[in-house]
Amino acid sequence: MLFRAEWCNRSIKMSEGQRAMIPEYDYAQIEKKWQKRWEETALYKVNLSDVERKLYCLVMFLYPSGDRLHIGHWYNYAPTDTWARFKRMQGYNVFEPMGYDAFGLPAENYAIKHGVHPAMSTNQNIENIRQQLKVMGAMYDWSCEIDTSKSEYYKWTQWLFLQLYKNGLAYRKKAAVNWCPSCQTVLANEQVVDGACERCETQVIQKDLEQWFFKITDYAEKLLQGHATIDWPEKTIAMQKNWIGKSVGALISFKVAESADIIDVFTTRPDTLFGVTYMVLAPEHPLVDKLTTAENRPGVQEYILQTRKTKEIDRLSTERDKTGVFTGSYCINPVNGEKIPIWIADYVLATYGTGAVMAVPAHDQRDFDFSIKYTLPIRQVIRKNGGDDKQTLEAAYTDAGVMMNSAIFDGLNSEVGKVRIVEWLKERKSGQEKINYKLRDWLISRQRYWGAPIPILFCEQCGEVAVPEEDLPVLLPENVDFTGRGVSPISTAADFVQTVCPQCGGPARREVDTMDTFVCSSWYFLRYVNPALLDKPFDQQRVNDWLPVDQYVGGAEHAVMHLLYARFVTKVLHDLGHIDFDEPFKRLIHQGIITNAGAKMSKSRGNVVNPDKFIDELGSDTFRMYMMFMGSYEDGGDWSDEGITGIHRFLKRVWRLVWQIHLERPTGAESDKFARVLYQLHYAIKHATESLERFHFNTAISRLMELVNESYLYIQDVDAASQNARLYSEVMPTLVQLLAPFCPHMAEELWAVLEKKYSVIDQQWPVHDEKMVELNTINLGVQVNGKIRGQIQVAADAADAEIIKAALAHDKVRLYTEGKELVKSIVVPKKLVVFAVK
RNA sequence: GCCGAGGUGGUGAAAUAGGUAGACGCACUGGACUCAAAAUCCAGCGUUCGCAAGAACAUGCGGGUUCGAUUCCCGCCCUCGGCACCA
Repeated sequence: MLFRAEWCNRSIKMSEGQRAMIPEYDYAQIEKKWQKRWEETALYKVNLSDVERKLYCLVMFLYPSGDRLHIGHWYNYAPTDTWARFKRMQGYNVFEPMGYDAFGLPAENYAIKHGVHPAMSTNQNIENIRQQLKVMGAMYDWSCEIDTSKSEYYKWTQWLFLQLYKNGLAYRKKAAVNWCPSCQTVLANEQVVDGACERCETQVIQKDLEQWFFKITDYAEKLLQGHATIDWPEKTIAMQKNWIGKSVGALISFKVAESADIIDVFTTRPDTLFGVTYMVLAPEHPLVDKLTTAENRPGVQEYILQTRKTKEIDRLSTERDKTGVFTGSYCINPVNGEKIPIWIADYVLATYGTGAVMAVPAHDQRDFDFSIKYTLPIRQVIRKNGGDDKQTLEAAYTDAGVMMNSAIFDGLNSEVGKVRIVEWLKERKSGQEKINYKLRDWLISRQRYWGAPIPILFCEQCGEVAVPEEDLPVLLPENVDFTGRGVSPISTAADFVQTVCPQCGGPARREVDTMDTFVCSSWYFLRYVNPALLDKPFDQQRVNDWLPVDQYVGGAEHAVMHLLYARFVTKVLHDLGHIDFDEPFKRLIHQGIITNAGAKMSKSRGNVVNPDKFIDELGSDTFRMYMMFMGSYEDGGDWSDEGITGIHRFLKRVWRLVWQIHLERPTGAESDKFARVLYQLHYAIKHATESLERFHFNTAISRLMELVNESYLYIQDVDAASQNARLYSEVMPTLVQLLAPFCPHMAEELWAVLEKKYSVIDQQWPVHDEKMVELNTINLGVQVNGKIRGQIQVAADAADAEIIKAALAHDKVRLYTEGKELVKSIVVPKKLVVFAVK
């Protein structure tokens, strides 16, 4: 403590002349200079044929809806680039590409409004964005850039469509689909959020349309199983699981009374079959019309009309009262021959299971509510283990238990009963096991212009015909009318629509819808490793060498869209023999969201933080580093104008430190105080490395700050003549290397200041010496009955008995232990000594 | 309602996950340098009581396990994401 007080009176020991020689930290000039040099020397060009120690680090590519990078882009890209740089310094051949998901609505809407062709505005945006990305200083290999709106790319998106089509995984059907009245197009289920369009928040309506689907449901099970093989955030996997919505149960057939018709129902509770007291069909169920008796017809028709209306207005509210109406018909419970009424109700979904449900009011809350409302019978068939069977139910009992009122199955555990009843039904051909999924097929048609045309045509003779692969790409016509009126704009390009059938040579017309842009992004990671390939979408060998992606980083909002689609497409290509792997992204991390004043940034709120301003005023090194320092990467955080000055200050502090030591080079051999610097150096290497590995950038930076702080104390405490020479030869170069992933421009400059060979990124990442982070003497806290009462200093290798003895000798500890019975004494290695007394 | 994540100083946040809570920043306070300011360097800084030594209280709230809990268990309260009548 004494010598600290001395320091207060000392400023940095330098002559005025030397001080004047430390140049200003001119970030603008430095950043520009090194960006130019990196480009000239092709420093970030990756040799893709070298696959030994390959590492594919990928960020979700860019959607160029505007011409500037926003803070979310920076937060995704800059820290990931830091991680990639770190890995490169660790000796990996890191491939870090960037590209553009360039098709999509904003460009088209812009065209409708301003009359600028989407290709023009998109190219312009990409042009600007590319410059900005270069300012960020990321080590993208620009020779591998891709643009999904270029025919060289979408030719292969169309190829992908054809592979799915040929294998029965792409099909067309008429269905009630989600329609966004504002975007004037259909949407996939995944793109509907709370009943509204994911993009523009307009309420989505249902429309019956003939549309293209990808059969993702065929892959439901594989998509679930693959989760076990990937290192992804738990919550993302949970979201996908939930979205796929697997449930195991049975399909049970009920004969319609006095008819040959059969109603199949899906249930997860075959054990409650004896408790069925009525049957419910969705209003859209195909048998509804047939089952409705003459006297019930007016009521049923009225009900169907009404549900259609409510569904569009208010289908969101789950707390809505359940409604329904009796059809007049009955069906027979296969297990006991009981005749039960058939109702229709809109709490039954037409699109899930069979669109019909066996109602067990005693053991399903929805059926319970419904039966109370319409005074339908409630029959308990499961009771709680050890429970009394004469209770009246006040709510449905939905747990497992013991079967009752179930004839020969009485007394069975309901879990066993599930299996037995299905066996019983199977023998009589009225039921079987069944697994259902909530997942629906992926609707990929879009009635918009700016997308990849679907490579299908309709021939008067042959019907639906796939465009032969050798005729790809089906080029997007350039001259179209952007009506924005719900018809596919390319239908206005007559010479596009009218074509010739490749099979019979007769007249045919082309499909005028384009593909969902999520199709473009479902395979782009395969294209990056061979972006210029002309005759194939990808080179099989190259792709198998480089994929799966080792580290993928992007927003959590894509959990059930892009991330599910990409997995699906990968699995399909795997099954078709195009690739060896069946998961695209081995390890995934989601960056958090940067808010401003506690709210999500948005133009409408007017709280958008503009990165450009900070890059002008403080430099991109400061900006990117602050993004990493502000909080934990996966949590994101709230923007602060004040916080960023702390990082800028730190960078200037590093700048002056390195320069000063460079100018007044230590040549001495002082070792006592230098030991602390060395300790801090190795401590920083160790912990920064561990933190970086896990994307914990904030704590990694903290360790570097500690090292800088310790170095400052040293050069002030020890006069220049005796300062240890290793400060210059070892500590400063290592510090610069540790900084290189975070602030690549400044590190490159300081590396040059230290007269080291270009480039710092090609240096081996420092490795700590474990001996250096072990202290000879350590401080232990001494706890008596859970409270810290003192500190002792002991040799690091002291025996427990010795430590306890020293601890008991401590004045304060004696105060609390003397005269009392010592019940327990524990030594927690390198941490503390614990006493329990009575 | 269900599934996830979280609640820590004035403030952004740490804590290798049972072991000395608050590392590292920001803000603030004091000192050095300066004619002065800025910049820079050094130091202090959870709350309450105390001149101090120290003591008590502190990780959303209430219980529990333990010598010891931000960390584990039980019950609540908030905040943020996701799902939403899925039989």
